[in-house]
Amino acid sequence: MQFIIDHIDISEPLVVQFLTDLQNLMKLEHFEKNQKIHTAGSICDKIYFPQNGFLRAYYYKEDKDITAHFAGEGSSVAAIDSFIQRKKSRYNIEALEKCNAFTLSYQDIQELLAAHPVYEKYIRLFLEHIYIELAERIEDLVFNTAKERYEKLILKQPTLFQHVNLGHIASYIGISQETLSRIRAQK
Amino acid sequence: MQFIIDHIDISEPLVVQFLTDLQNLMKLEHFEKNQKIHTAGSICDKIYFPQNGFLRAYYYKEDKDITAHFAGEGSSVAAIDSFIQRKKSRYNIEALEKCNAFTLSYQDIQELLAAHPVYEKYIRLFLEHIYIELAERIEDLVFNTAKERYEKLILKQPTLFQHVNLGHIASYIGISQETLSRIRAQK
DNA sequence: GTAGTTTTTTGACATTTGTCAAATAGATTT
DNA sequence: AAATCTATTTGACAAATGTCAAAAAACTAC
Repeated sequence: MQFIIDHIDISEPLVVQFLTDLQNLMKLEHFEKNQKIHTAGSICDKIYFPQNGFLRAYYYKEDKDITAHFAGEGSSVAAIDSFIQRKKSRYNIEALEKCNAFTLSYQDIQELLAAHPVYEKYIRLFLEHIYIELAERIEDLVFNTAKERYEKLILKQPTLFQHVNLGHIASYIGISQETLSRIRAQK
Repeated sequence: MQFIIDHIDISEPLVVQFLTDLQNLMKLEHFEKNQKIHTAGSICDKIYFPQNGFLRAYYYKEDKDITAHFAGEGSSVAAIDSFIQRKKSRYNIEALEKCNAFTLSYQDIQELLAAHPVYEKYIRLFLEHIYIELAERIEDLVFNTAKERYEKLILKQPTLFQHVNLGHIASYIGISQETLSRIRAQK
């Protein structure tokens, strides 16, 4: 839950209550390496918070597997557009390795918010947080060359490289695996 | 306010009240063509909702002017990361033509939320809405070729092309003006 | 430890896009 | 209408990236 706490003033007593309530709604699930957690075409009903290991959201573009998002400890993943809009998802989610993740269901969040509307604020703050992450991602894609994107990713998520194939990283930063390989060779 | 209403169930009486309160906080401002509305380096204190005409958010990358976002009627613009995080903005905002826009200040929104925490939900819904727009933008950038991005933009915002220079559109879809010109010539 | 599988790298070449400079077209001002 | 300014297009070439095929390296399972 670190990522939520990070952006909220935990001196508010209400926050403590909110976090406790959230914890109680979370279930710990176990996933095997390469296990599919969510499949494109269905509605995404859960957010996943990895406790260890990495999860990956991806989709297919003309048979090519493109990574949209990685989530390790302290981060989260869901087919968020599907989760929010309750419509079919284009994303798949899979475990990149044997791991555990806390899950939080759409239903449970809605009921919690309905029961405690004062918690809306924390969901808003969470959304603000992930919105800004996305905005940074766009800047990165528009602004930077492939090489710069690669170097920024190393700085920002160094642990990623011990867990994730280079092919997935390449598609995440929007280039082919071969190009990534050549960028790496340059150093 | 169309964009807010679109995504909220207006049968809730509370929503009507919320919208009324928002309206009352909004101020109508007038801008001249090419007028700078917000300057990089300062904190963005307002969201702008054009009534007519187009506004543009942009930044500089190595002296090149890059458009991050267009806003016409029914849409909105702000240096949203700055607005949310209260830190200096890298974005500039300008009017692309003589126009009027409603503005909503950070201060006023905060006070409204503090006075009526039940409204948090609507801000959350608004954030969900703009989050999804951003996610679509990323997919577009990663997924599609320059030509496809151009064609999608025509479909999605046809009016844009009557108001905006091709140079701005080119930087928005992440290509040079010359490349855009060649794409257009192909048809 | 060997065989088999997957991942990563490399080579050769094609394609896309960018850059710079100049030409053209379109607007605006006088 | 001419002069001026701005926006757009075009040409020539350079740079970046993609594609396909094959080799090399790393990892797995027996």
